[in-house]
Amino acid sequence: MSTLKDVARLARVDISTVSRVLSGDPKQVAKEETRERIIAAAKALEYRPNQVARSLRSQSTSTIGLIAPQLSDFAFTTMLNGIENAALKAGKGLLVVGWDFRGSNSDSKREILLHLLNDGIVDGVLIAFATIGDEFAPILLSSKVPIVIVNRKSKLIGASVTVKDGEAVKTAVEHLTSLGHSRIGYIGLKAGTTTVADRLEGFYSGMKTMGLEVREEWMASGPYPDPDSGNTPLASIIDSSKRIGLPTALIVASVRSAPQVISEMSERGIKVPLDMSVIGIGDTEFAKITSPKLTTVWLPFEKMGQKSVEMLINAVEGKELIDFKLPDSPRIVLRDSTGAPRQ
Amino acid sequence: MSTLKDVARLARVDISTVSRVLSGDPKQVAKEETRERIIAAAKALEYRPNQVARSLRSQSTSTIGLIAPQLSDFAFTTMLNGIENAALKAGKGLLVVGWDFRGSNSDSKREILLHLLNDGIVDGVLIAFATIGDEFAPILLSSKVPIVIVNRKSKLIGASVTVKDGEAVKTAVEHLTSLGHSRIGYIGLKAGTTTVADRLEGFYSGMKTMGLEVREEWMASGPYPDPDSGNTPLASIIDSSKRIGLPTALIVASVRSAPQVISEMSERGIKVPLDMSVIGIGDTEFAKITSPKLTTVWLPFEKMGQKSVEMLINAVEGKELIDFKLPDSPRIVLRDSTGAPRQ
DNA sequence: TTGAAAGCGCTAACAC
DNA sequence: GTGTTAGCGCTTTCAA
Repeated sequence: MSTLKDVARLARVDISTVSRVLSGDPKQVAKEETRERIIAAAKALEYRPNQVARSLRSQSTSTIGLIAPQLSDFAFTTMLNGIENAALKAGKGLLVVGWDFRGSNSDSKREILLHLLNDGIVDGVLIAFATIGDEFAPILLSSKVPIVIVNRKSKLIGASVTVKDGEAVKTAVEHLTSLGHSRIGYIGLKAGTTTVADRLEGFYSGMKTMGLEVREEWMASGPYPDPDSGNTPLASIIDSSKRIGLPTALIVASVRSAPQVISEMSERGIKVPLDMSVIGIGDTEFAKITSPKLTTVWLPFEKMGQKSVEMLINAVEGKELIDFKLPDSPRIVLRDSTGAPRQ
Repeated sequence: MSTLKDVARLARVDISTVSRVLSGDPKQVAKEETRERIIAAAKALEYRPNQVARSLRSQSTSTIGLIAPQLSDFAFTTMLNGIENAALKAGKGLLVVGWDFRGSNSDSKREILLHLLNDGIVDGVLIAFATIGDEFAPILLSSKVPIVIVNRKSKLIGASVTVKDGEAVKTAVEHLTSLGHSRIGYIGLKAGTTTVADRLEGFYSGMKTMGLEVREEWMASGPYPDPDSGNTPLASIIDSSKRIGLPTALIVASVRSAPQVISEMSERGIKVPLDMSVIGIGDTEFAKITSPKLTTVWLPFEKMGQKSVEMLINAVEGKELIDFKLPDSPRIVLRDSTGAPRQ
């Protein structure tokens, strides 16, 4: 590969002049003739600036880091789209780090985090969907680069992008109520994130608004580590509902669990939606491949991805960061897993 | 952040000594006392080597690039696991570039590819599952860094990792035959890759071995751009089979399409597997969330991902590259979408 | 308008 | 053993 030096030699100018012409230089400070000579030389030599040298000199990499659950976790694809698009549009590379790895331990995570945050390889870091334990708090706090958290708030990092999680669950309650349901259950998640809390809170508040009674027996928490492991949230609901009977509808707060809930129901001979309606919070591509197809509450996940990248880039450029909640209202995506309750 | 210089000052030695002690230096050429002073100083200053400076100096980034279809394509998650794991184990970062983007055009792809291959940001590039058109051939050929293609062979790049695609389809044919099927159809893909060709070839050869007749009417090609768009592969098979009747079993060569095929069948009132058995080539996580759950032919996708990373790293270190086919034999993962044909 | 020179932070050949 | 020095490829003052 040719370098600035080669171009300079061929164009018979100093490398600084080449640099000015080829990069910086918004004001085009260079004689037209020189410019042309330099550009011709660069073309002839197929010159391409070395990004690493540039990064070292300018102390910025034009790359952002993304910490995500195992990349292969197919539960958050929509948001990833938004991140990819926004990064591409901004001309930033994406250095992706899988988090909840099979076989990854606390020490290796520590090391990866320190490396990503402090060793100059990225200009900023996005933490998306991955749950990072308190043990890593000091590392996050002493980060050299700015951090934006996606899909939940954090007291540590005053920079986050979230969506109207609570309202989404309320919307689900309303939808089910309008179909005639009053016996509504809830499968949540165990993680201690604001998102999980907001959704649960939305459930209580939605039920209250609709004048419905919340029954502990109809509530359980995921995740579904293994649907074959026996003790699933659905199993626990069935178990504890023996006296009062089953709910006629279930809100599944984690979209990742919803297909598994449906699948487990079909194994148990529970017909969806005839015996029980199921609605997932958050819309994803794979809601279309379950059977019956999953009714969901859409949330602006793609926008959340985009916005998080934009915020991070702003932060890199020195702007103050804030917690931001996207104003987009949740809405029902009607498919086949919800219907009127059986008489 | 502190630099070598800071550490050197604090330890009252030259920066080169610090560098030797903290990095290089397998032989530990340093007085024990000096070592300790340096290490103490580094700890006190929380010194971390700047990766960018290191990269510039050593002309290697310890990062590999990954070109993949839209990251959010949930069809190749297993292999991604293998890639992530292997990269992590080797201490390499993963710079991920989404390829078949909504809204990405030929020019921007060109630019991204040139950047990734030539600007020193990665030591090598993995092209996984993404179909890269011939127009980009010159760019690939003039790459500064080595390239490994995953999941297909390419005349351009003499370095690939593939699996026993043909044999997988043969295995599927055998499985269906053993269940009593003789009317077997095939849904393939249109892409002109060796993988697509190998699978098709495996179908012909498997059918021949079993003494079964291949009927054109029972064959079609995906992909499923949109299951709602009307003209799906399944529709075309149903259409052209009017005279001779439908097959009793369908091999779906693209695992991405299989859930959609099943879903379309249920919409059309075709019961799986009673009316028609369905088997997918390649096993994935979401085979478990379709209903009925999808029977598949397992292929070593995770291993393919690992192997590709290992090969790439070898190439970076100067080893000669080859086309490599993983020796692992395909095997049936029995779930609920295949069964004996209706009498 | 252009060139000279310094330096981003690090490594490694060479000298002492 | 340890320091000196050069330089990876680039950008950006400062001088001319």
